[in-house]
Order: sequence, then C-alpha cells, then structure tokens
Amino acid sequence: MQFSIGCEYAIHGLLYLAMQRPDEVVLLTDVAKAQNLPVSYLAKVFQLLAKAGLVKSFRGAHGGYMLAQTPDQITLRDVTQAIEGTTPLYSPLSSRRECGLAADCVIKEAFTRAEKSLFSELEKVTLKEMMDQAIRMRSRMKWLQVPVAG
Amino acid sequence: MQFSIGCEYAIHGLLYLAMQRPDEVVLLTDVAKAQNLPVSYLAKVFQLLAKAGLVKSFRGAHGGYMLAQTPDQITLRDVTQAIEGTTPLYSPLSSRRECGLAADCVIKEAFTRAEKSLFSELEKVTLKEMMDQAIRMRSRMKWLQVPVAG
DNA sequence: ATAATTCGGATAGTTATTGTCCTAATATAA
DNA sequence: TTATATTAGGACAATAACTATCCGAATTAT
Repeated sequence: MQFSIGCEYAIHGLLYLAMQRPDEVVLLTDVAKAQNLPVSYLAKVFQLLAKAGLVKSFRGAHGGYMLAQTPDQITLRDVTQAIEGTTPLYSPLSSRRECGLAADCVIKEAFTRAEKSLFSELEKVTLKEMMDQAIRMRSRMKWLQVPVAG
Repeated sequence: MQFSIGCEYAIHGLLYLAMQRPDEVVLLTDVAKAQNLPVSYLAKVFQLLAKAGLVKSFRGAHGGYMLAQTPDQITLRDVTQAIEGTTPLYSPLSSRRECGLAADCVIKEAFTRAEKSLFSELEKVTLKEMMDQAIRMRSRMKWLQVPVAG
C-alpha cells in the first residue's frame, strides 16, 4: 500500500512550476530535464494534473504548462487524488469480491474513517509550504538549484 | 492505493476465529469454507498472521489456528500491518528512485504525518468491536451464520 | 507407522503500474 | 497557407506486484 511513483513525479513537477515566475509557461521537456524524470511518463502525469485543474496546458508553439491555482491553494491531497483517483482504501463491494456484509459493512466504515483522516492530513500541506521549506534547505538540494525569478 | 484483498481475507478469517469458543482450534479449510475464501491463498495470509503474533498455529493432526490475543487486543492496524508490511506510504528514498532531497525531504515528512494519522485511526478499531457490531446486524449477514459457543 | 495439518519454497496467472511511441489536434509564426 | 512546436490521447510493451496453486518437508496426534 503505497502512493505510486506518479505522485512523486507530480509533486516534483508541480514544485518546479511553483518555483517559476507566476504565469511563466514551461515546457514539459524542461520540467522532465530539471527533475530528471522520464518525459513520456511525465506527460501522462501532467495530463492528469490538467484534467484535475491543477495545471493549465497550452498547445502549440510556445505552449507548455503553468499552475492553474496559486501554490497555497494546491494541497498534497489534490495532487494524490489527481494521480491516484478516488478509489477507497478498502473496497470489498467493488468488482473484487462480493461482500456478505452488504453496504453497512462495519469493516468498510472503519476504513472510511481512516481514509478521511489520511486525506485530512494531506489537505493541510500546500505546495507553497513545501516550496518554502524546500527553499530554506536549498543548499542541500541539487535538483532545486534552478533559476527562480523574483 | 488500496489495501490488498489479503487484508480482507485476514479480517474475515480473524473475525471467524473470534466467533469461536476461546481456545477452540479451527482448521484452515473450515475458515476458508465458512468465509468462501480460496484456501491456498488464505494459507499464506494465515502464515503472515502467525508470524505477526495475531494467531497461534498448531501443526499435525488436530492442528489448526486460534487467536493469539483476545479480540479486544487485535486492532485493524495490526492486521493490515501483518499483511501489507511496514512500507511507508511514500518512499522516494527506497529502491524506486534516488530522491535529490535526501533524508529530510519535506514531502516525505508530510506523508509520514498523514500515514501516522491513518494508522492511528485503524488502531482504534478492534476485532471485538467489529465482531460485536457484526453480531448485532447478524440477520443481514449470511456468512456469519455460524455456530457461536457461549 | 499412519494420517492430519501447517510451513515454506517454487511457480504460474492475473492485474496494475510504469514507460514508450505514434498520430491527431492545436497554436504560433513566417 | 505552410511549416513548426507543442500538448492530447490512444495503443501498446515492459515491468512489477498481487493473487492463487501446488508440492514436499516438518510436525503432531493416534
């Protein structure tokens, strides 16, 4: 039970966007190069982020991506949900197997509470906070040594 | 990001054990039959539960399984951890990919908090509570209509 | 001894994740 | 209008993880 590596790519990519000038449009290849991510898979990740409304995409020449919201509006929950979708942590009623307990299954209720608690923590963390913390420890972070406009 | 079906098998199996007379040793095949689970996979699940100290196993004739702790001592967290192990929800430092942020990675810290919150909720739910609730709604539950000794 | 059972390893089947590639759609610029 | 740059989306391949099965070894009761 782990968040997929796509989530990591997404967070790193979004952090990169957040470090740019606001309204600066960045090429996918630049994001991938700066963060050392496989560009073809990152493309899929960014499509999900765009669908979820976290980034704006621009096609054609001079196209690319920028944040669709300010960094303090984007939470870790938004990101994980954009990438992983909304499947519950525990879903005995899904296609996987018929649950004899029907809808009011006590087990499911317990997991639902746990899941809410998890998401509520992820909701507390914004891209801005992560970026600020990252800048503070920048000297230790090779991958964030990119030009940041002021 | 979902708990594996092995967790579901484990919970159902443990609930079945919890419904027996205390100290009653039950055959794996009986558990599987009663809960309609694939016995060969359930065997693996129960091996994990035994290693985690949630059930006691007895080999040989008249062997089988019983709970190693009272139902109010076994939490949902114990079960999921026994089956899924202790891999963190987010592990950029693992084998998957070198994380440029090193150990103090801010992202990882955020996920660690979230994970703790998740586990803390799962810890609140015991086998006994689930069993009691299940008994209350027993009429709706085909699979729990098994003899319970008093 | 024999029968009953779990243990552990090997392995196969299935599904999910990760990654690549190609074409279509779109936008800019000459 | 044409050429070029770029994302969108579908198809597909590779890899990894999960699920399931089987078999022989170890263990225990009779």
